[in-house]
Amino acid sequence: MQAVLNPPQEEAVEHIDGPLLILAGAGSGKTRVITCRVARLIEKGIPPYHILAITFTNKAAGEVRERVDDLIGYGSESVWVSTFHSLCVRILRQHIERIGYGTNFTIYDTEDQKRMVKEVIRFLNMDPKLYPERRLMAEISKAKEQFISPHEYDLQAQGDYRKMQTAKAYTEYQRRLHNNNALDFDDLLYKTVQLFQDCPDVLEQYQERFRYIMVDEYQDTNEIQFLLVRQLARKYRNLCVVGDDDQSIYKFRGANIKNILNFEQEYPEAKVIKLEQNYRSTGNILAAANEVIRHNQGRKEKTLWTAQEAGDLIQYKQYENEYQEAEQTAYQIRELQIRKNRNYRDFAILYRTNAQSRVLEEKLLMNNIPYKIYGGQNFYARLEVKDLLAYLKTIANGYDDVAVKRILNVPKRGIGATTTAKIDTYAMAQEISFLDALYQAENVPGIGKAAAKIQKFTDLISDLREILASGASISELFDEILERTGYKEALVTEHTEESMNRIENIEELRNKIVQYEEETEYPSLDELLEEIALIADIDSLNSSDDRVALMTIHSAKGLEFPYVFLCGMEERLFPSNMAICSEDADALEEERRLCYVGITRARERLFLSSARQRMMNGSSNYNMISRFVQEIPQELLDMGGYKKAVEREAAPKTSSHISEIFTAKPAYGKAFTVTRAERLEYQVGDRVKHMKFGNGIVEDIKSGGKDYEVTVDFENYGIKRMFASFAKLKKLEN
DNA sequence: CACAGGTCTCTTTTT
DNA sequence: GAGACCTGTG
Repeated sequence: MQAVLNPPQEEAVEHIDGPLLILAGAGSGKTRVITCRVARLIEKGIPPYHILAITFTNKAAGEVRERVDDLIGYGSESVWVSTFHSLCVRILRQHIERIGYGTNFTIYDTEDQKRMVKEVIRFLNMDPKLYPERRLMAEISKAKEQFISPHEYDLQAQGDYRKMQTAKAYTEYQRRLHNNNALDFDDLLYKTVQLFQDCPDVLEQYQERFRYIMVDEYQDTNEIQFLLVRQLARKYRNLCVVGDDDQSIYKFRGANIKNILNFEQEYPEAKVIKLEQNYRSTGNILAAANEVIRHNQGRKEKTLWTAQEAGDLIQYKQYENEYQEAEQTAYQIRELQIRKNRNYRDFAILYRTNAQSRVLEEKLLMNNIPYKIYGGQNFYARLEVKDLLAYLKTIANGYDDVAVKRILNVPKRGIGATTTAKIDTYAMAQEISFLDALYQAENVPGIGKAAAKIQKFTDLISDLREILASGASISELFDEILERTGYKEALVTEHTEESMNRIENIEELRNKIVQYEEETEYPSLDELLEEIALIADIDSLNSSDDRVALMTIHSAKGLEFPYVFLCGMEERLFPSNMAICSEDADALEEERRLCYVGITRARERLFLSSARQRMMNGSSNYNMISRFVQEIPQELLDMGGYKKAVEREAAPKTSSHISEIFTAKPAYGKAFTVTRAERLEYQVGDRVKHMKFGNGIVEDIKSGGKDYEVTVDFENYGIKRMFASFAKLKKLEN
């Protein structure tokens, strides 16, 4: 990390009034400039209260927050640092009544959204073959991103039958959200912009409050975010945006690269500053990144440079298949970790698609390398977690039909689809919520014996609400839910590997609730649910945890690691087949930008690899080496790879199980949560079971720092040393 | 009503 | 390879 600001950084920090565009290349000290600028503003006498910094992820917000606090100390807490989404939630909780919602609205995630869209399709008798929910969801989302209301959408759709149908679905979907007092992710932005448009007095209040606004990752803002920022900055025009057009990788999500490219048109008086000195990567890594991105048209001309030395060459290897790629990646990490005495957290394995993580995970697991997979299935999206959250949501907001329907028959209460449909019809006719209809079940025609079962459910909800109202904490309420529904007990009885995993997740959820209660002065169920709704997996990336990080390149944006492995450098995978086939030339350029982002995550060493043969969607593919590899000049690459890899494979002792590795069946597709073993359930001499290596006898247990190192003699694999927290050995009763 | 087993489709990235 | 959907059986 640099000691003093360089001249352009200094210039950016010094700029106080009026619009400012900072074009910050990868690793050019962007966060530093943002935080120093906040400090400078305050030094110049601007009250912290008037400063707003917007980021994309909670993680980035947390980082900025932390550094601002360090830099400023007293008063820093009134600087508002937040993501777009949480900023909007805070505003809406205050004022959403002005546009006809209740302030205790719930937030729907993608899955809730999907359930709702599905219902809409059925309700409107649309053909799900012609209108798959995925497409409808994408259409609706796209409309909202562009601030197009259902009505407007309908007007634009005239003459196009397809679009007219979509308009109907959009209208009905939005009507239902409103009835449920729920907002989806897109609504958070949409409704805020709408609020500001409809209520100029509210807007003015925030314009006065946020006189100095900064937006990070501006290249990834979409239309509605652009509109929101424009509204807020319109009065004082003290808007500072930071971004890098070369790192724009969210076009598929509506990001409009023009927001940054046309900033000077929107704000003609804007000052533009380029940060081109990279403080992160070695010369060779940076040279490779520059060469790759140079192949793109239509970018703002700039070239990153570094004062660092060239460093090692970039390694490129082609492997026979993805299993070998994964195995060798794991092997190299282990070697580097030992020989260079590095921590596991210094390594990241990045890939284009989440599907690639499974094989990598399997090989890391077999080599006893601790890892964590970020992204993919979010913790809060797991079935059991969502079920329990649905109970909490039902208790918090009885209008949330999606939550109520989710849990009505979970665990099984013998209430099936037929009964649900009858209740639904009744609710619709009476214009009441689904939960209220359940409370009136005896009035529902043809309900028969189901009425008694339903009453048991409504009694349960009433009881739980009572418990909360009488002053129980959220964690106490949570325990009551587990107890009274028998949810946990059912899993305990099931006693399969899967059910045990679910129990662990439930316990983790409980921990998060307790943690929330401990660190919040006035905990409330509404607030807890809101925080959870806005959490992304990547936010939990925690550098004190010594593990290799696995994630998509998208998730890695904004992060850096000493050692980076970019796997799957193959045509049709990266760049993706879709991008290659696309009519739109920019699709390929976006892939290239993504590659640029991937390369520039590396500080010291970069490893590229591809597989000759790879299973994709169930069938075998032979893909060519990615064009992005070819775009890196040969002199930057160390291609000696493949042969050496094979030689090394044979040499070390750890290779005893390599032949087994190639024939191993893929691991069951789920993320592993690794918890530190407090005390072990086994001791020396016990028979234990390992997920992969099967049965064995514990030879030795050593307490190494915060973990135990266990030596086990396996019946089929011989002696292995592993960390207890990771190996998850199960004691066997003989 | 619950569940098991079959067939079908569609494949990217996620705040 | 996974998820959605359908169908038949208990």
